Amino acid sequence: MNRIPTTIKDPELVAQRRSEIIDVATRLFLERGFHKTSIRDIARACPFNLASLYMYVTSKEDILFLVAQQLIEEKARAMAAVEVLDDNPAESFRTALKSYCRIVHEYRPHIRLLYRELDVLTPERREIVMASLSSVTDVFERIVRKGIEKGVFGRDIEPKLVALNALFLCHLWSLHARALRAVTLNINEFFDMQAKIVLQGMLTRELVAKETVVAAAR
Amino acid sequence: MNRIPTTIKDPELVAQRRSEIIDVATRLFLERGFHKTSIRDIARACPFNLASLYMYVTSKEDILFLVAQQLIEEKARAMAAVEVLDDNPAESFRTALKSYCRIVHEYRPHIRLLYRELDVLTPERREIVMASLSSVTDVFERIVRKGIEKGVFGRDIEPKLVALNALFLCHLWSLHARALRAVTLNINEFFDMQAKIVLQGMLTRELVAKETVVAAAR
Amino acid sequence: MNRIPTTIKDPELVAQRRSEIIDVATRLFLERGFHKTSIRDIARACPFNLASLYMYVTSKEDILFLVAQQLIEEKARAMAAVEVLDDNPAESFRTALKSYCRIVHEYRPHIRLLYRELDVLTPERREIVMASLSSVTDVFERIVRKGIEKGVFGRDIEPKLVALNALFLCHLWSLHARALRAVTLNINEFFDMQAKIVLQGMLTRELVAKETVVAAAR
Amino acid sequence: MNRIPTTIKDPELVAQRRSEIIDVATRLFLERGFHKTSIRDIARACPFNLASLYMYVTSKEDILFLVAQQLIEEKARAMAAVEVLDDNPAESFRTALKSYCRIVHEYRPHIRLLYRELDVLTPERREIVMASLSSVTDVFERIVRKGIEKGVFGRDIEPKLVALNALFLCHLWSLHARALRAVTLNINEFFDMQAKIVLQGMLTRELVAKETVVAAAR
DNA sequence: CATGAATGAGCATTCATTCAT
DNA sequence: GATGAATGAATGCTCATTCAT
Repeated sequence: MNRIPTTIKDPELVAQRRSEIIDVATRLFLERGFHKTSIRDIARACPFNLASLYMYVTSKEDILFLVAQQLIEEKARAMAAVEVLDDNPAESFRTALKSYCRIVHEYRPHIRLLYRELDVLTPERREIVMASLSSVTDVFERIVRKGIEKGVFGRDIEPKLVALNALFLCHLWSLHARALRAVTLNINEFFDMQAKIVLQGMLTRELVAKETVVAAAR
Repeated sequence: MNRIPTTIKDPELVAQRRSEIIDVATRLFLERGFHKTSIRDIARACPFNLASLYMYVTSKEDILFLVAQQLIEEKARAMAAVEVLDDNPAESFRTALKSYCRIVHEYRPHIRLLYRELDVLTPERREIVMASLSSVTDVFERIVRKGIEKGVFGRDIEPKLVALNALFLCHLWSLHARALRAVTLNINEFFDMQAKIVLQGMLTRELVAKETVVAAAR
Repeated sequence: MNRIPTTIKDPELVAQRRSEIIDVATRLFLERGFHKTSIRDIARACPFNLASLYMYVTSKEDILFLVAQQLIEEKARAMAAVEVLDDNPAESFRTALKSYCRIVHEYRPHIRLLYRELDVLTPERREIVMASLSSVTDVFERIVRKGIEKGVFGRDIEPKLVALNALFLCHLWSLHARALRAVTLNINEFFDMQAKIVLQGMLTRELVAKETVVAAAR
Repeated sequence: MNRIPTTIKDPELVAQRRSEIIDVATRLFLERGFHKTSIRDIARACPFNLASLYMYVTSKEDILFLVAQQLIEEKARAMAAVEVLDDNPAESFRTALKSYCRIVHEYRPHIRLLYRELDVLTPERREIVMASLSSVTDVFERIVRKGIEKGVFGRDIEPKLVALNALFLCHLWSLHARALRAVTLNINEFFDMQAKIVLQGMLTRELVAKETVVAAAR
């Protein structure tokens, strides 16, 4: 189910209350995880009571889905705002990667949460969440295809895999934060290194040399 | 705590019982997840009873840690068996990556389980599990350092980051199985593509061209 | 309490709304039983809202009583319409029995409902419902008394008990529908058999023989 | 399900605990009805706690079924002890009826309870309870058939219906106790009247006269 | 060393009813 | 007179853990 049913008539009130629920639940889920957070805990932290909470939500799972939906929407909005230069695939890829790195950085804890609690969702909802990743990988994939067409990226590159790699290497920042702290200090450094590695992995061999110049110029 | 306390004197008995617990718990955790598996479920599938189980373990969390430990040890053993040719960094990296890909493939569900339930563990134990990853990344890191020394890999490559990337891109096979099914058919194909991309991302620019020959020969 | 209090001034409105409540509640109570029907369920099926419902009724029990009252009234009305020939007690009894059998048949589910949920009502209201049965037993009782007077029914017959028996044997059709399905096919057959047995049980011995003729003529 | 599963190994303990549960539950169900009695109420009145209660029972419905089962068994035992003289159908019928009247008298409240709460049981269990009635009606039915064979009861009598009538007229004592109090003082009087009416309703017309003598002799 | 039985604390969810507008 | 929103109090049930034997 994409839409959560409610008996409340005022849509604005629904939106507001659900937003409060999402805020509280996100915080608590992040602190203690989904299973160790009881509905009572959530209600206690809300400005209304447990029975009222159930007027805006039909189950605990609904709340997790609400949290997931918000993350999805915000990520999609952020990603949609990314402008991609059509004529320069390598540069476009860098831009997209940087943007997604920043989004991941901003939503680090939420992403960890979803990785962890995804299986709580019903299969349909799990599917919705997973499918939302394609809003990101699609961006990467399109750029890679264009790059291959233009002869910038190697013909033997599989666009879907590269897109997933890019996505996943960004998630690294969320999932292995501690391990990365031993390596790089901040996202910018992280991004620079990943961008270099990922891009060089894709460029046609002839272009690798030229790219040196571009990189040096930056 | 690394060691789980017990009042049982005979260490062999402890080892044997715990091994049974691990087997049963691993199976059930994989089937239903940690939270949906009750201690009763585990005891029911053991050749001894619930109260006895508590003689070898002090809490449900202990069991998860036991399961994690076994996975860690098995992965470490498998990784330790990988022979790495010291004189050819690129080839060594390929070998190590392939090995780890295979290990990940073999333990796909276990890795998913750990990613998901890691936060159930106490911080110290979580740390132990995370630290165990270095038994893998260390292998990669050493190869990369050697490669940089020998001038095969770029000087601006951060060995720790590349090692983590390698590790993580292998985990991709475990965590995003469904998404990958749309791209590659089996681990071998997956490995080949990842190896190519990761390696090219690291090689010094001069070597990229030469590598073409090597790759073509394969 | 016989009268249910309300703050609404307009008596016609009260009557109309309550009639709607009764219709809806009767349907739902019959479908799911009293306890499995929530006040929300009832309100949802009414053309007005939950809070409004409480303007015409003060509790869920009120609703059950309203439903009971309507059933009582309808049964009383139906029973009142039965014309009883004063000069032939046996025939009068048959007629009354047949009429009540038909009423029971018509209100089968309602009667089951009341038998089941009677204890939900307050003692006073329970009493009112039970007392309403006398509107039926009184009819039978009067006929029996007249029959005894006329020497048609045995002097040792207790009119009140026979009346209750008659009533209850009709209820059999409502309460043990399944068991009866193994015996008789429809109410008419059911009625014929019960009438014969009940009547013969009452007639003076001398009349039993004569009755044979009457029965044969039918 | 006829047998209620339990994790307790000692069958005697199970029997004892369940017996305690049945006693408590019967009392509470009779006082307040099934729905107004909470599992907590039952546990509170037991010498063990709520969680322990669930070791002997898997649901609240189980408890009602346990109560029903006990009633069934006790009624069956009591009915089985009734000796029926094969050679005298009328007298046999009287004996059986008297016995059942006494059983009904003893279990008056339980019978009311079952009439009321039968629908709480699963269809299978409801069926078991209803089927148990045949242990009683079968006794009556057999006697009636024998009586018809012997020419004591009328050929046009339907044995199954008469058996149900007999059963149900006994239940009258349980279900309409209050109404009956206005008529007869005790069960013995009640039984005498019912026996007379029911029997005369069945006898062949020729026998009705003779029966007068028999009755007078008593 | 093993185990059968017990339990305190907790959980998600529901519902009859009320009140401010 | 109507209604949308709110809520206190319960309810059936589960589970990790302990202890007497």
